[in-house]
Amino acid sequence: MNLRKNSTGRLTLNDVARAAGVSRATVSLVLRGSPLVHVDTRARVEAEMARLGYVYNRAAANLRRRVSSSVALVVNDLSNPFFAEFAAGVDEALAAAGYVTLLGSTGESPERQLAVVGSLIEHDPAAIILSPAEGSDAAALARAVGPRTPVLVFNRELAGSPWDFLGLDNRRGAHLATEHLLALGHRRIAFFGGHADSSSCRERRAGYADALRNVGIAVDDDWLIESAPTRMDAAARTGLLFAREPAPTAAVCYNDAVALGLMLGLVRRGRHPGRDFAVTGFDDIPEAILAAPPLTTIAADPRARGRQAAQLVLARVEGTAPEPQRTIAAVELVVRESCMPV
Amino acid sequence: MNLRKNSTGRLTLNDVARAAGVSRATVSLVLRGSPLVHVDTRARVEAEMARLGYVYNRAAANLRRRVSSSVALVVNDLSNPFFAEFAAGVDEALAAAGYVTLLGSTGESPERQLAVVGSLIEHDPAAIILSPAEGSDAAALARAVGPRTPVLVFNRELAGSPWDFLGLDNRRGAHLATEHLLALGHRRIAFFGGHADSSSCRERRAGYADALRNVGIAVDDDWLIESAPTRMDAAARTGLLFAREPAPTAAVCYNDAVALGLMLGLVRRGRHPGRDFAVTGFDDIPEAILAAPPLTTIAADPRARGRQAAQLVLARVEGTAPEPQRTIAAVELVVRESCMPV
DNA sequence: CCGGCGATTTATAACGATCTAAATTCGTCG
DNA sequence: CGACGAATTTAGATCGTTATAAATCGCCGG
Repeated sequence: MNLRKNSTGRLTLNDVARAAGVSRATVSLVLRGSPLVHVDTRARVEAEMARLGYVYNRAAANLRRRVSSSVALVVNDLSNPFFAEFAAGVDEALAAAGYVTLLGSTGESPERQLAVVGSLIEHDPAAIILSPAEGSDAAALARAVGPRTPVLVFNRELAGSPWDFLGLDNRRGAHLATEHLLALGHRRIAFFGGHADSSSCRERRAGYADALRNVGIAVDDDWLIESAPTRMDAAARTGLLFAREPAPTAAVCYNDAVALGLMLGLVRRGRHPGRDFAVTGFDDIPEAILAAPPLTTIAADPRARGRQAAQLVLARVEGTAPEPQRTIAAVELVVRESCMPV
Repeated sequence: MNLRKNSTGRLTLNDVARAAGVSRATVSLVLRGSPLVHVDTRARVEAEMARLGYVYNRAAANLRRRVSSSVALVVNDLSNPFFAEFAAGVDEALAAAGYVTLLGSTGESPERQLAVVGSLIEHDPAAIILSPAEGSDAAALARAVGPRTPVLVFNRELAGSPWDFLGLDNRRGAHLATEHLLALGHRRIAFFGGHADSSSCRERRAGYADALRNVGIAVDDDWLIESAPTRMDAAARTGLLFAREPAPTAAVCYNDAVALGLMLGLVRRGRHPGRDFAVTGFDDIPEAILAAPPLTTIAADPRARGRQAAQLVLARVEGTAPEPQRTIAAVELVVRESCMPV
């Protein structure tokens, strides 16, 4: 047995073994609660660990056992409360399952995203939960990830990726919002915000169009207005809604950020959201309830989505489902005060 | 040389070495860009790596080199935008320095916090950035962390801990807010919200008291009102401000969440924040600008604080400053529309 | 043609854990 | 009292990488 004193101060199995007068192997068995070790030995070893303040080195153990106890979470923007909540949910569920979360944020930059994934993958996560940046290159990502690490894509479809997907029922959500406005008597309803080339925007627009078609209203292309999915840009583009007479009386917004921006833009133009123009959002971020007036929106419960993502990815890690899975989470309409009847 | 085929599919240095017809050691040198290897050899090895899709196993390397390339971030509540921004800043700076972020969230529970720290520490982070849960037990934490991992405590003082600290200038912030109200002519000013036993609340109250004392106003204990630092609880306690005549005309709030809750509570009582009652916040969360009216508050720039925390902790990891450092970040008043003159 | 000296390359022992197979120890029974 | 099977313990190889020290190569001068 090698008894060389560990040169740095780091305590290892060896140190505990020596202190307790047993072999490394025995200490290892104690650590993992094996029934093989004699109860007295166990007690002695455990006492020694406590006395010395030993801490387990999971990296070394994982290396030997060829397993991983971490999952990487790559998120585009933590300062968006929707994703912050999602991240909290992911971490909560991973921690409960004994995994640790490796965090990476990309700031919506596909290049940074590639770098982040490349760095995280070197830490050998059991899986990756990826909420892709806009304009991600699926092939480049697949190359960076390699074939051995399962990935769950969240929220934005990644065209042509071989991975599991968890998304919201965007189509149905927008459908619900549009129906709500129709039921209030609105007939001139715009779809406001988002980038038309993102999958979630396309799906939401489709739900909106469905609902209109169901009641025999044609979609007016002038009322399909794009914007960056941010408050600022949405506020700036408010004017586009009123470029032509007759203007719409309501807008289904791409998401809450856009809706709040639109409300700001309306106020600046002297209009009163919820009184002379109806607005709906999507996501139900915490600000939605605080807005003036409180925003009617589509709730997606991002924290629950986070837990769900963690569960899906762990199922994939442990079991071996053969096919990539698509999971679509239900959403619901929460009515507040931003839509008046017409 | 051991040529046993790797049983799992995982590619290792060995596989690359074999494919390129060189030794493991050479491949390792190539990986680290050593000038020792011949340029032709390097090219051949690199080609082989690309062809096979080799990915570096940093855990194994770290084990051998006895270094760590991760930093743990333990945060009480990611769904609080202040901490979400902070986390984003931490991750941004750590990533730039080549470290990966291990995330742990505690949901404000000291027990979960202990468990989370215990789990993270097993992954051998180079350091821990800890935003402690309320009611943390410093001694228990110190035991869980052990003596070898540097810790930076953020935001809440941890009594009797031997660790570095990064905090906001709470005292000065509250002082600024109070002075602002005084300058607007207010004389009956309350301090609203927060738990009096938290260090940040005590400091903010002290700044508030200083400012009042400076103009010869005594602090009225009836106007020191506690609440949980949440919107809900703040809204519920609004009535306490008006228990006695004459009531205050303004309140310095513990933080933005409390201020927003208070504004909600005021509206419910038929008052108009910013018109017949002045309110200030603390933190400048994104909602602050959206509130009705937009909230005058103290900006702490949490993302910059996150970057700063990362930098401090890395400095500690790399250099060896002997003394624990206390760093207090400046804050500034941002005036919006929630305070009318009296 | 040998010795020597850079320039390259490599064998081998670590890092801190686990696993396998083999070696001990122990109680009991013939 | 020695044998035998069960209960415990352990030596040694191994995970994928790095560090050290030694080996090899090519080329030059003598």
